[in-house]
Amino acid sequence: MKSFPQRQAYRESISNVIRRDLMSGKFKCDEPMREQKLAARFGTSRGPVRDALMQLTQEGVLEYQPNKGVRVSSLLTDEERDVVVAMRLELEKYCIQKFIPIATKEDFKNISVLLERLKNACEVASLPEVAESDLALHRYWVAQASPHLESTWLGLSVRMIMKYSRLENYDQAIEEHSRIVEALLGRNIDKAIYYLGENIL
Amino acid sequence: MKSFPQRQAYRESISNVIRRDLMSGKFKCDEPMREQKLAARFGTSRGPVRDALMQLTQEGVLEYQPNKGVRVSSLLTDEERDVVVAMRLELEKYCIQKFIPIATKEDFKNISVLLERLKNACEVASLPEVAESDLALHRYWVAQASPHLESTWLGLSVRMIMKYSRLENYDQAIEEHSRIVEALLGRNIDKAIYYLGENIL
DNA sequence: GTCAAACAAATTGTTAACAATTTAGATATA
DNA sequence: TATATCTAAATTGTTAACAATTTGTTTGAC
Repeated sequence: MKSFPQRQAYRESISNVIRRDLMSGKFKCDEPMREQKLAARFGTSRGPVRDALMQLTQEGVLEYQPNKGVRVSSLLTDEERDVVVAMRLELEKYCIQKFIPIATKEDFKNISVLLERLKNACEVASLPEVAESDLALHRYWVAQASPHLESTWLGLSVRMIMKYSRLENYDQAIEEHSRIVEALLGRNIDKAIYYLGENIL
Repeated sequence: MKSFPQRQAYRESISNVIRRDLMSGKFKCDEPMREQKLAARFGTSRGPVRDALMQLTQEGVLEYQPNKGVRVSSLLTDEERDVVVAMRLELEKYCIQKFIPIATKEDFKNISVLLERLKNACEVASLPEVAESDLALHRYWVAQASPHLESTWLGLSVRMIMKYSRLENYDQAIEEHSRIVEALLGRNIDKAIYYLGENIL
């Protein structure tokens, strides 16, 4: 939740917007991302756009070819997705277990807010919003527990969601996350990890 | 092992050099990376340098702060390293298992060459060379089995090596990798995975 | 009509200049 | 001396122009 100066550091906000578009399937697979058009869309020059595209390339959601630019990365195979899921789960379990003992009242408040945001998005049934608030919730404890591994986690999570989003079953999403957060607020590590395992697959 | 046009696409080669420097401990922890100096060193303008720095930031070996540039990322905690090791192992096991059935004679030849390179580096006892050829060897089967996950793998591996490099025991490194490659050439998946598990920790 | 070569347009790669921000140092004041 | 404020230097952020590459189209020979 960092805030940036108004007229600078576009790269973060640009990559966030593009990432959301990608997660909600706004771009077709293998579709080339043109720097000029994106620059016009975001009202900047090509520089910051290139930064954002490179960042997303490193996350794995875009593919780069020298002198040909970047295009939407082809989706993971089912097997690859399984591996990614396992890695993300490994990482996020560690974060949960690390986070619960050190979590403050403030943290619990923030998490409750994020859960509310997710619920609202589910009720409106807006896929981009659901995907984003889902990630934001998980991201919170990852960032708190291990800022070093936050970007690693993000890359895995986004690609996992892009493959096939289980997010379409909104009621289930609310259920699952409510259970996780409940266990979290009760500082019950085992329970939280258990429900996390049910949610991430 | 892609080759790039002579006067373009500096970003890859620059980030490769900086990554090697980082792995061999050439920069102190928290030391700021100045764009100007790097540009001078590589004989380019700041643009490609910024690209390389951002790429390494996304890999997790550098840390970025808006308007303050990037600095060498503080090392992982022991616990975090354990998680990274587990994730890398999960990923690389999958790649080995996927790679062995589809490997060609050509692949075997390339792997043998890479193993030789590693052996030579070990004999010369040059840490940067050892680290690089170690990574190059592993990277080969990762790239062949799952190019989609190559950059994910690279980020994990580099950070794992940076934390504390077991590479100082050169004889052991030769032993371990010889066993892995031997199992690989014999298309023995179980054996290869077993020795891999002994190597990656 | 088909294929190949030459040309033109679109796109990416790089650079240098400028703007904004941060950092360090000098100066003044209590 | 210690502290605060102002100034200058260093550094990062952004932009537009130019270079190099790729891509699409036209032209011409057969």
